[in-house]
Amino acid sequence: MQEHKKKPLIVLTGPTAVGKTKLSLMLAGALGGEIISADSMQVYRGMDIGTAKIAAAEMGDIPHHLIDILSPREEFNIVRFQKLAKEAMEGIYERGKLPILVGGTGFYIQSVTREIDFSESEADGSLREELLAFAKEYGARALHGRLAAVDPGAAAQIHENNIKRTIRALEYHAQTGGRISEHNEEQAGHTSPYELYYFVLTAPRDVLYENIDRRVDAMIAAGLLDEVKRLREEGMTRGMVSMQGLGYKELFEYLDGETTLQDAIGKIKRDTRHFAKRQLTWFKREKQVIWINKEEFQYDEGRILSAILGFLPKSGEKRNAGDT
RNA sequence: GCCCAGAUAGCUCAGUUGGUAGAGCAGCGGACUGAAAAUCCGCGUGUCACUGGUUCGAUUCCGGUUCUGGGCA
Repeated sequence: MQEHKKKPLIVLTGPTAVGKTKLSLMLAGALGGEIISADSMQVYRGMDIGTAKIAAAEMGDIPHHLIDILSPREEFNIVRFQKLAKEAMEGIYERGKLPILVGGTGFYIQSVTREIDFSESEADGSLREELLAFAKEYGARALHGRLAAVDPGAAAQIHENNIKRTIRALEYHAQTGGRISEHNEEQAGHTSPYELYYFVLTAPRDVLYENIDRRVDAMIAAGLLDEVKRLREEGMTRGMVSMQGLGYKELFEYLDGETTLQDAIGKIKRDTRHFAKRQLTWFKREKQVIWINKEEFQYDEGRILSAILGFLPKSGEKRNAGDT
């Protein structure tokens, strides 16, 4: 059966500050795996404190992929991620190792686990700018009206205030002549080409929020402000994708004199809480995930690791066809 | 001690010419298929400080009490 051809892929994700990094090291160590970061911000060099990036020294002998691969000037996106992640996985399989996808960007994870097809066309910056300018001049509703004319399905699904998604749908139509709503419907049917073990690490909301507050304070104490100052002096600007990261955009506001430092720190905490909530919403919707609530294991990393290993087939043992 | 102002949602406040109340933020829920740490949508959860009085009816008007600001001693 086709089942036997599926290659194993482990995903370890969860909301920010839940403790993915630490557990990923233990898991990779136990399985002889290699880690692929599924994180939209840790790809950037020089953004270490604010992204809670693992230090090279902490990696030990576990290979990590897709960390520190880009300048913050560059634009990272899901298509680049998918391509690089697939390449990394091929290398890992060739080495006879197990790939472990670790990170909090649910959309990126989905691009791999469901093999979403993004290959139609190239992104076109000038068209996006043009459409954005149109929205600014005539309003979001007018832009949305243009979408309704070419792709009523997409227009019905995308709220008129959501300019980014309206622009993407228009861009898709302009470049392919097709409708993104139809394309999405097609992609939605995809199932995982991998023998997938998708773990979502979580904890009660109040614990998560306390972790976030503590971690933001720790980041500030560790010199996050200096990190952002340095990036700013090196020419990074607020418009860059990288500088829209949590902790960066808020401190830019402070450095530009728009808020006090105290307010900026408060905003980082708040925005990070909101982010954690959005992540949880995403994972709740994903099928086939295995939730690991740390509270049920008394926050004992060893017990959590054992539980995760318990979901995996013992090495050498074949999985039963039809298990999925 | 006296005078003035205030006390309404977790917070900051608005409001009710007397018919038990609403904004922002927080919080909660959701969407998401080339910006995703982005972007967007939805939801009000309340002894209207306490206590008497007037009234068909008081969070609203009147008296008292308590507390919190500010001022004068």
